[in-house]
This record gives sequence, structure tokens and C-alpha cells, in this order.
Amino acid sequence: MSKPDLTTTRLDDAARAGWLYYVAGNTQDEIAAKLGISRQSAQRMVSLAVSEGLVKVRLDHPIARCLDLAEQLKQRFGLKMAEVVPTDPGSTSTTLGVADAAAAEMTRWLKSETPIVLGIGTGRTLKAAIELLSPIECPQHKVVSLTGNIAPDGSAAFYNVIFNIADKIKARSFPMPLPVIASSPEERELLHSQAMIRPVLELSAQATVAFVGIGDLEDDAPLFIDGFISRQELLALRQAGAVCEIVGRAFDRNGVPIKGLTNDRVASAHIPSRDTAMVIAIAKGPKKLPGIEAALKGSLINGLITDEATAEALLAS
Amino acid sequence: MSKPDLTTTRLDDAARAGWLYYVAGNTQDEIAAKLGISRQSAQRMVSLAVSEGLVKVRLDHPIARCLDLAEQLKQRFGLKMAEVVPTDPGSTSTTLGVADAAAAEMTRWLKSETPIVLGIGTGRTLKAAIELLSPIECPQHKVVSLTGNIAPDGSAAFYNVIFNIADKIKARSFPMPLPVIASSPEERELLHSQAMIRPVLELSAQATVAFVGIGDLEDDAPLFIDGFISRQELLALRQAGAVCEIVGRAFDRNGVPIKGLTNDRVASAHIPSRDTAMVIAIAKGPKKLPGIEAALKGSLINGLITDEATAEALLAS
DNA sequence: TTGTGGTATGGGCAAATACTCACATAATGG
DNA sequence: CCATTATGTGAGTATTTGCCCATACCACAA
Repeated sequence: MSKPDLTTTRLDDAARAGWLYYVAGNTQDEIAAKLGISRQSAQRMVSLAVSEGLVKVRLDHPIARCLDLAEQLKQRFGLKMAEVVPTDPGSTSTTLGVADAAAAEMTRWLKSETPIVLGIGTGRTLKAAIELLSPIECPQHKVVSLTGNIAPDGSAAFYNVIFNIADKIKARSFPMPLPVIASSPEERELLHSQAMIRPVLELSAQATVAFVGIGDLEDDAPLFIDGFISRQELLALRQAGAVCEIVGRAFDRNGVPIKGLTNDRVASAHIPSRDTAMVIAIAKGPKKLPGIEAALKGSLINGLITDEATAEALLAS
Repeated sequence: MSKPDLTTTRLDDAARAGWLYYVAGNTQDEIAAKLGISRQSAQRMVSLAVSEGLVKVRLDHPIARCLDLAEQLKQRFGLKMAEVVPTDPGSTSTTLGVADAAAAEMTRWLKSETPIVLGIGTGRTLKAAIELLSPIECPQHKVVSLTGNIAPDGSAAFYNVIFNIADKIKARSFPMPLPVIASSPEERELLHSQAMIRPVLELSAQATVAFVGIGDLEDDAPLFIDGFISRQELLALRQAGAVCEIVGRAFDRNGVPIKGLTNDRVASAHIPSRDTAMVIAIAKGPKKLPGIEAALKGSLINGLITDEATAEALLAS
């Protein structure tokens, strides 16, 4: 050994220390003794091995992949929160897994001691999530609906879940006794100016956290199936470039609201500001993919709960 | 939601905790907060993930000294493959390190698209290696046992690992439903001529690669400890110059098979030909030194996975 | 209903580890 | 030659972790 390359030998020592630590399971004291250096130096060697990337940790479990994807989603789309659940390849359910995850996430928020305002959108996924929610007493919180709860035939909109959740969590609830889509822009203004409604709208704007679904606008769009819009209106929206709707409001592929059409009559509250609130979308599946992409592009949301396959598709594009 | 498999969800949680700890670099406190459990539980989850083998650490650094030794081993003994792992001076484990390396080497072979026949010997080291093997789907390969899997008392031989590995890699497995050592040469012939056994023996001769352990013949020889041979037989073998055994067959210090004695009754397949197969021995430690030397001298193997100290000793002689 | 055995939980504490700082030494540059 | 700066070292300290133990919990049997 004439002139040993210092970097090499240093890394060699680091690798050796790392090996003794991680593979052989020695403590740093033991390593220090074996290599004839001080414990502090041993510690430095080990942490050098880590910081130089010599030590690779891999988890042999499907969950690890989900967590990886969640991290990537957060990075890529600037989300504050992301959760990816495993995809069950055999299932076509649009709620399996994500509903549980959403319920868990809600519970985390609800456990807070300090009062929060919880905004709630609508949809099948959200309904499934609420059903999975464990009852929890939280009278300190308020839960406010972001959408009207009156179906076109005057009945209660089935997928409006404000009452279900309020019941489960024993919190004060603020429903919106409105149709989801008014018959005209003027009617919407009239309704919104009502004394009963205004405070609800104001409250919704102050939401701490909101959970929303993302609806597709294909031929069996929930908005159409549930009778809130006509086939003509659906087609018109698509014509105008709409790919999804959130709380009834339609957006194009860049997450920009469609101008005119039904959007002029949507009686829902606006999605709370992403600056002041966590807006968490719950959506998975190929059908919702364009919608999720739009929501991400337009920064309509800053949280997402989805599944593995969908996360992969989002990251692939 | 029927009744979810508890073990699965527990491992899921463990994997999640392990991921947060090792990949995301959270402290146990942070994990506890995120998962909504106590720190102690988080700690338990993490250590469960470790003990269940979910967490794999790999050191991505060729320690110069080990590489050097490996190269020398290859040169000196005409090996096609050699791997040297660092030695932990304080540890007496005979598997530490080499088992990891063996698992990695197996994985390299198993990743092959073209079907291979993988021969598997027996022993503690091999068992440890298989346990560290990450599950990998390779239905294209076949894995064949080189030794019988029936212990003298009729139970399954504990260190016969054919089932373990077949399970991990989802490949077709060919066990040998035989005692390791027959009661007489005649019985061996009889067994070997059975319709069930012959194809397995033939397959083992076609192995692409075989992993074998090397057993010493000291007073606590594995062959004796596990009850395959009596003390008298052990002593007789030593008397005849035997220094080691591979798949149950005893060899002298030059790697020449012992004539007669238990060797006449060993029901194992022969070690595959070094001309057509890679035969990789996994062995380290002073006790195995004469055995490894014998295997090298007799060209019984053309691959070796060992540790630094053993490699040095081999090269010193 | 009560008891009982096995299992999970959380508190507390000692050990192990990470971090900070002051200092020594060596290389660099004027 | 000295000053300056980078680099490594050891000591002290705060944080983190591993483990034991008492307790709570649960299922099941009497």
C-alpha cells in the first residue's frame, strides 16, 4: 500500500462500521472497540455510511410501496397530505380501502381538542367513508355541508352525508337546505342571500379541513345519475371541456372552473381556500383519473386519498 | 368487511412503522403520533418489522479488502465466483453476513428469465440464507434438493430447506423423500431406483447452480448432532481421514471422498458437476477451515461465499 | 356471573445514540 | 514563516431507544 486513497479508505471504514452496525448488530461502543477508535468516531463512521448512501434499507411488504407513492405524490403535486392504500386487483369498488383511509383521516382530525370546522362534500365515496367512521363524541367541532341537500324531486339528496356524520360524531351540523343546482343564476343568488343560508356559506369558507369527492362526467356521471343535471347539460359540460366536478362545480382538465352552463347555477359553497384549510379529496379508479389530475393541476386540493393503481397512473403522466 | 386477518393487518402496521422509521427517518415518537399509538407500541411495531424480516439492509460499498481477498481466492483456487464479507471479530455466529450474501447471490440467479435448476444442499448456514431471501415469484425455475429430507426418527430433517425456499420463490420443488443416510448400501440402491426418486436424482445432476454448506466433523459435527450418524461412525470417518462433509458425503483433506463407511450409504445426490454447474459453498469460521480447504483442493466447488478472516486463513496456507 | 390465562398497553428507566462545541492538527496560501 | 481554513477528535449533553413490569383487556370456561 503505497499511497492509499484517503476517500476510499474512509468510505471503506465507514462501510465496515456500517456493516458491523446494521448487519452484525453491534452497538457503536462495540464497533469502537473492535476498530480501535473512539465511540464518537464510530458514530461518525456509521452516520457517514448512512449519509453517503452506502446503507440501503428496503421493506419487503406491499405497504412500503404505498408509502413510497404517497411521498412521491406529495412531492410532485405539492400536497400537504397524501395517502395511498393498496389496490385490490380483483375489486372494482370505487370505495374499497379509500373509504377506510378517509374515515381514519377524519378521525385523526376529530380527535383534536381545539374546535375545528369540518367541511363535507358529497358522493358515494364520502358516504362510504362516513359509514365506516367510528362514533366519537366531539361536541367542540362544527361540521358544515358544502353542498345543498335537496334532490331535484324535493327529497333529501341521498349522497349528502351531513346528517350521517353529524349523528356519528355528535357535533353541531350545518346543512344547506338548498337544491344542489338552482334553476337559474338568479334563484341561486336569492337562495344564497337567505338568512338561513348565509351563515352556513360563511362557515364553510372558514373550514379547517374539508373532505370532498371527485365526480367524473362520463355517461354515468353521478351528477347525472342522481338527477341533478340533465343529459343535455352533461353533454354541454363535456363539450365545454369539463372533466370532473367537485361539490357540483365542473372543472376542465387544468382544474379551471367551466365558465357558464350549470356552473352558473351551482348552489354549493366554494371549495375552501387551500391557504387556510386542508382540502382532502378521496378518489380512486381509472374513471376518476382525469378528474384527480385536474384537481391537482388546478391546486383545488392539498390532500389526496387514493389507491396504488391510481397513484401510479398519476405519477406516470 | 368480514373478519380481517389479524396477522396481516398487524404486519401491515409493522411495515408502515418500519417504513416511517427506516425510510422516512421518523423517530418512534413521530411514528406514534402519526399512527395514533403510544411510543411503546410504535417501538414494538418497528421491532416486529425487523424481526419478521420485513426490513432488509444492504451495504452498497465494496470494501476494498474484501474485494481483494475475493479476487485472490478466485485466482488461487480457480474459482468462478467468490464473495468475501467483513468479519465481526466478536461474533461466533457461523452464518452472520455470509447468509445475507448467499441470499443476495441466490436472488441474482433467481432473477434470470431463462429457467434454471437450483440445487440446494442442507445445513444451518443455508437455512439462515433462505430465511433472509426476499420473496420473489419465479415459477420458471425448478429447485431440487440434493439431500434426503427424512431425519432418523422419521421426522422431516430440520435443516433441509427445500420447502422453505420453494415457498419463498414459488417455484416447482423437488424434494427427496429419503433418509439422509440409508441403513445399508443395498437400501440406498433400492431407494434410488424408486420411480419417485430417480427423476429427482437426474434433475439434480442437471442443476444450473447449487448452493451447499460444508459441515465439519469435529465432536459437534452437524451430521452427528442431528443424529444422522453415530459417534462411532463419526470417529471412524475421522480415523479414515475425513475432515468435512458436503450433502452428507465425507471427504478427506484433499477433497477426495472417503471410501466405505457411511459414504457407502449416503442417499444424497452427488454434487453437480463443476463443468456444467456453479457449485457455491457457503461457509466461514475456523471450524470449517479444513473443510473449505478440502473442497477447494478437491475442486468440489467453483464458488465460495465466506468471510474476511476465513479468506485470509485460506490464503495464508 | 366470575375466574383465568394469554395478550396488548403504557409508564418509567437505563442504555444507546445524535448533536453541539471547543480544541487540536494538518493542509493551504500568502 | 505565519495565518487561515478545513478536518477530525473527544467531552458533554439532549434525545431517542430498548426493555421490564404493572396493569388493562379480551376471550373463554366454569
